[in-house]
Amino acid sequence: MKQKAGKKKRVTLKEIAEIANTSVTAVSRALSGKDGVSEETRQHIIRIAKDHNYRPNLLAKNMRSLRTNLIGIIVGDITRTYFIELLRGVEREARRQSMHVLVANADEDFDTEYEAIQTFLAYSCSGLIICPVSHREDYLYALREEDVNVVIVDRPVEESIGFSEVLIENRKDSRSAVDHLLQNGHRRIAYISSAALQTKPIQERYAGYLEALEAHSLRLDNNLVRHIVNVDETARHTVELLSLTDRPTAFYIADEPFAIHVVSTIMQRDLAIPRDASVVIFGTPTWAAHLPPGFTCVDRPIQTMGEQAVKLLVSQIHGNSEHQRLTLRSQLRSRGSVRNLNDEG
Amino acid sequence: MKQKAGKKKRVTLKEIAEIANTSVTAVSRALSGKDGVSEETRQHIIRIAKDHNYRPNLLAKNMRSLRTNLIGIIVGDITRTYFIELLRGVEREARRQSMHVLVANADEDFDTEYEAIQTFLAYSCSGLIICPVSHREDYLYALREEDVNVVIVDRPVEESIGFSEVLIENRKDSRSAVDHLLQNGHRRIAYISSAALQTKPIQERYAGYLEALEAHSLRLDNNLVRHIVNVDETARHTVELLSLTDRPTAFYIADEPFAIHVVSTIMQRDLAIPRDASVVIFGTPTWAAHLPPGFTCVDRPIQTMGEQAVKLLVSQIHGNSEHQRLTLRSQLRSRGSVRNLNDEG
DNA sequence: GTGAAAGCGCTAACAG
DNA sequence: CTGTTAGCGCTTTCAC
Repeated sequence: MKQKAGKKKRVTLKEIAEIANTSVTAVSRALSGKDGVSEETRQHIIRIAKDHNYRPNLLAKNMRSLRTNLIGIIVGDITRTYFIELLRGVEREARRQSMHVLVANADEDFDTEYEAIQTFLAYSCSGLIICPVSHREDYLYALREEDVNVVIVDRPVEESIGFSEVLIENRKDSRSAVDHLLQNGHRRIAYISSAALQTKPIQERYAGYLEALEAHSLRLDNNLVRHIVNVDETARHTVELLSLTDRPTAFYIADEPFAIHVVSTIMQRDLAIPRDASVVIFGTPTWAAHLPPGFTCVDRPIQTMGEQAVKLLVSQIHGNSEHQRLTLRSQLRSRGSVRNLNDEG
Repeated sequence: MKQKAGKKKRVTLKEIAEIANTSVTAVSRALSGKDGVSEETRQHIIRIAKDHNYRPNLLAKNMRSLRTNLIGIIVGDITRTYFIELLRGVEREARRQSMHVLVANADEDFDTEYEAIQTFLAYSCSGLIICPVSHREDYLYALREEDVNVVIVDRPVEESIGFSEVLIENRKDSRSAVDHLLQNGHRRIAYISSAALQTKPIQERYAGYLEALEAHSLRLDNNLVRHIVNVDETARHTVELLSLTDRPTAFYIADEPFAIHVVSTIMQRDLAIPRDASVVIFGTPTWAAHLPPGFTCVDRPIQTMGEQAVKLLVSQIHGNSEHQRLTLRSQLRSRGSVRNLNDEG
């Protein structure tokens, strides 16, 4: 069946040894840069290996040493730019550490995530980076039991599990965003986020919103709070908000995917940002910086998170057993989408 | 060093065999669903395996069979939504075929791509999906020599290499886009694309542009053609185009990443789309459908491409040696960004 | 500096 | 139906 013309076969250590008229051991040593071979022999072997286009069989190598240079990352939803950014950070740092990255997409589904973890472990990944899609923690305890190296990213888990984490201060960062609006004189601030995806970060952001209101002694108006089940309903909610007699002067979008829908709905109604409505987004859509008037965003250090996660993981793999909780701060990037209501009549 | 509490150890076939008081072979057979074991023994073994949370060592399994269920995909630039879409398609189909996906990002750099290929092969991937970043073909010939299963996606290569390909009709699809503008009465159509990334698809799209002009007996105005080296220069070019005495009535953006810059620049100058300038985009940015007035795009069947690529690859892995060139068509999705100049004075 | 031998976990070939 | 044996490609003793 297969094996068409099948010219060049993949060459093994053993074959090189035969050609070089030496032992497999010698070849192994020469190629892996260890000593136990004369410089002359080494050069000779390396020459031959190169000529024959030798490529080590990592499967065999790893099996032998029972350890790979593979790290697996399971992202919640690969279509989110957030996870892409994360992936970039992870990949970059992994390359620096000469690790390779296995990627799986959980599609925000627990079973898929679980399966991916099992597969990664079946391939003897030395470590896992996980952004848990659910609140379940039993399987994490199980991983802990098995002594798997894990770094949790983005969505904090029970401290007692004892995994290292790389997180963002969602509550504080969210609060800063709302504070910014309050400082600019806004009092009626619509809150828009996801109802379907009730992850910790999302909950924390809401907490930050409430906290900011409270700090300014403002009463929460539930009419202004929209936990949206399906992104497609965003336009409807936005229209409703805009139609309120006492309509909000600002929209705080706490989950990025909703942003384009809110913004476009506002624009469609021929309202201008920030004149008729101010906007702050948690997260940074690709268009945020470019689309007039430029959108004020909570910029998260996502790539850094990815890099840090890999660093923590590698240090664990190398035997460092203490777990750390790394918390990074986002930066409120002020662009043109917030109107200052203070200077005005 | 490592091995902290180290409670549950990963259990092997051998250990299960001992517990079940039988042979390794029996366990292997029972667990892999082959016959050669009594139903009773099988149940017994499965029970034990489950109890001990047995997880097969895929490294060992694959090494033995000299074949993995891994396929590797090397994308040109993971930040492009195009590749993310592709990845989704690939992943979905791979899961259906119970294959696993290794992802590498070439960052549009040949050496990185080459290295990734080598790594994938070192891990004995059964097949590779490649979106070549360069015009070099020597290394592809080498892969061919080695009888590696490869499917090329997006960027066609020399037919003689004999790899299967999944492509888009860039020239024709591009021509349709320009035709659409011409049919709407546009005669001065600015062409915006990348100078840095001179891949076949990009070249073909330009060819389609020229072809359309020619078919309408229009002379090419080089002032209207912008091969932009760095995305950051897009705004400048757009302003220049808008300042032309005989300024273009339409912008054809042949490479998606430039779109947001062109569009935002137009908007910043308080020009309205499509009133003052029409826009057609090759590719579909996330905001295209939502941002008023809705942007007319060449929608590519990217996910389908990914799926097809995996199908082709798997069929190759299963021994089908004939290569195919699959060419998919995009669809011009008309939204609100093209003004019809015909109906007017 | 060198090589032989053992074995990582698994499966396939063979014998009973 | 069952078990023994051998070996995938590599590294790591251990002996010389």
